[in-house]
Amino acid sequence: MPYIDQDPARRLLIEFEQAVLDALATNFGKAEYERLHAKSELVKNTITQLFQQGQLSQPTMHLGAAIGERIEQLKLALNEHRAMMDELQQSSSEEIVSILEREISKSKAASSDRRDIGLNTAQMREWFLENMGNPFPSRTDKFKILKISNCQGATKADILRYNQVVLWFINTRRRSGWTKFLRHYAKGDKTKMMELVWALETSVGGTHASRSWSSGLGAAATTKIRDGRKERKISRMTIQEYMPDMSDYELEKMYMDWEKIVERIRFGVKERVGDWIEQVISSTSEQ
DNA sequence: TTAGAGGTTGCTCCCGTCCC
DNA sequence: GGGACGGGAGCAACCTCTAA
Repeated sequence: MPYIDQDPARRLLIEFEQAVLDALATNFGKAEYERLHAKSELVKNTITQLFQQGQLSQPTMHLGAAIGERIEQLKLALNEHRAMMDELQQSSSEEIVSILEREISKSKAASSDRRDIGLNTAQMREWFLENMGNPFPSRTDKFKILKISNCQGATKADILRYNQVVLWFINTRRRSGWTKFLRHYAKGDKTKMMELVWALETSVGGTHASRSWSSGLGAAATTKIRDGRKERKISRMTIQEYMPDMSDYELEKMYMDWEKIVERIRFGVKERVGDWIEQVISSTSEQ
């Protein structure tokens, strides 16, 4: 069958695709939408008419199919994009609402107490005790702690924020005496500190459960740990090998200092005093 | 084009301090 | 006592410029 000149039909299809792309690249208002809709109707009618009359060549039909497919893909991508934008908008709205609620509740509070009395510290204490040799949680560790803490039946007031975890570890290392111990016994060297804590762990003996703390270095003869962004190799020695010149008295003092640190991390100083007062009260009431 | 030096950035930590 | 904040230090990654 002799076909009519295919150029006008092809030009119509290409112009239509170009019009769709132009509309997407500019501000797509109501007027543009109506113009595009009219053009789409015109293309549809013209192509259908030519097809019914058997006036469309194979290449023109293929071109039409290819353009149709490209527009369909564009539509899918746009829908996906729109869904993503909706999701983003939804989550940012929630975030803004939560920030505003926090600010409102802050300003409502008659006393501007900066402390969060109900701070959910159990997971942080546990992590610290399990990593006494190197209590510097990585970003991933901190997020794990956050996730566990905020999932374990914490009340709304106990929900931890990332920055609170960072601050808690900084304050606890300093206030528990861990930093002092590092400077005094390991001369400020964190690698030495890890080796020393491992030596303490093996000399004390027992299991993590009975000891209630661990160096966090595992059982292998040597190990590599991440210290900040560097990898360090830890060598294993007994406390006698590590501190050969230390007298029994000094050794005893070191063990006592260490025990105090562990207790402070486990309970906090406040709780320890509270426990002691309770013990005194209960022992006097028994008499 | 490449290597090295110097500056910038982002992250983490510590210290001093406030404040309930 | 302990959570929080501001300021500053240290470090690694990245960036920019310059000389060979």
